[in-house]
Amino acid sequence: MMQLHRNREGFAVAQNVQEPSEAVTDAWVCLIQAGKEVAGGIEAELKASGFPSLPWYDVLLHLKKQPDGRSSPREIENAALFEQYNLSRLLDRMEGEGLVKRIPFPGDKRRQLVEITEEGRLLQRRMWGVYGPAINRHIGGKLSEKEAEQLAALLLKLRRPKNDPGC
Amino acid sequence: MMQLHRNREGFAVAQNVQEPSEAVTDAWVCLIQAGKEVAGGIEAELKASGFPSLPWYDVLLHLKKQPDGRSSPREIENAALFEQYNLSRLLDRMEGEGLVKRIPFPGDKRRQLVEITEEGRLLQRRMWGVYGPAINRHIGGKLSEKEAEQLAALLLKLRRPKNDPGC
DNA sequence: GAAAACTCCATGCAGATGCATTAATATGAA
DNA sequence: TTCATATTAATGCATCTGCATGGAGTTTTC
Repeated sequence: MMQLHRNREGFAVAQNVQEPSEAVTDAWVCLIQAGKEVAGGIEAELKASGFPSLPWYDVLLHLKKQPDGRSSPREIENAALFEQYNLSRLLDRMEGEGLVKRIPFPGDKRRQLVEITEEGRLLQRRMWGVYGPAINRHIGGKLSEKEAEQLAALLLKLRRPKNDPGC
Repeated sequence: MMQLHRNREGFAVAQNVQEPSEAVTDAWVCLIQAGKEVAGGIEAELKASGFPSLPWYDVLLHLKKQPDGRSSPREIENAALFEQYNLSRLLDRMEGEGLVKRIPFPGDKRRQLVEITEEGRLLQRRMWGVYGPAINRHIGGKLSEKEAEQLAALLLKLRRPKNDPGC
């Protein structure tokens, strides 16, 4: 899938090897920096309220959204973009805090299921009380509704194609 | 700067405490996930080519852009959004590789200047040979020029107000 | 049905990060 | 001047991450 563009001199150039335009570079720099600033701000608010960090929330939310409150580690990795070894240890810590429980996977002893506990559900709700308003302040406060939609749509185009579409 | 919105029932609600709209939540989730995916992809290409990670490049580029190839640590922190202790140790490593040199700050023995070496300039150029095309592939290949501009403009609105404007 | 190949999860180790604190210097107030 | 305060950078320690590997279990192949 090699896209051809015309450079200033009008030569067709394989985009794979071409340097990025200024607009593309700006988009890249802003993507990274806006991400750092917004995420940093939101994480700081969570921490200031005594809550754990965003990855913990991501796991809790993913599990809570399952009808039975259960999910395989692999699903969580895909949903929240974790590395396998990273999630394994995160689940150790969360299990240690009583927020999730690892249970055997029926019919395959390699696999497992992760189940959210009542305590986990409670923490997710309490965190949302800080997290939701923080998101709103850091994004909703700076973009109109229409702009937020545009932004989400543009960012979606950047994302790796996946089996399960939707952000 | 507390913006008032009307919720479904029509009550005015302080946005600071209100939950985010779906568009805002989508923008937030996509911001984080697109950032992870794109940055992950680009970092992977750098690593596969045997180059150090992005923070190293950020330091080198910032220094290279200075007329004298020098900058104070504080300026680098602000430009690349590093934590102080983090940059301190990054500079240790980069100095150990001969890419930068710490030199005394004239007139203030607490401060210092960081200077890029010839080796550092060379590495920056070599990295750009991989980095530039990678950016182009991961962003330019997925957005039109106009979309890239829009995206950069929207992301800029999310950024923390700074003395020095511009991305 | 045995062996090879693969999948899933855990872990040892090195490297990086976050947090709190320290050391050194500079500035400002009494 | 002198002492309290502030600024700059470094560091000890705990935590977290990345990478490579390992062990248990499953599927495929012949």
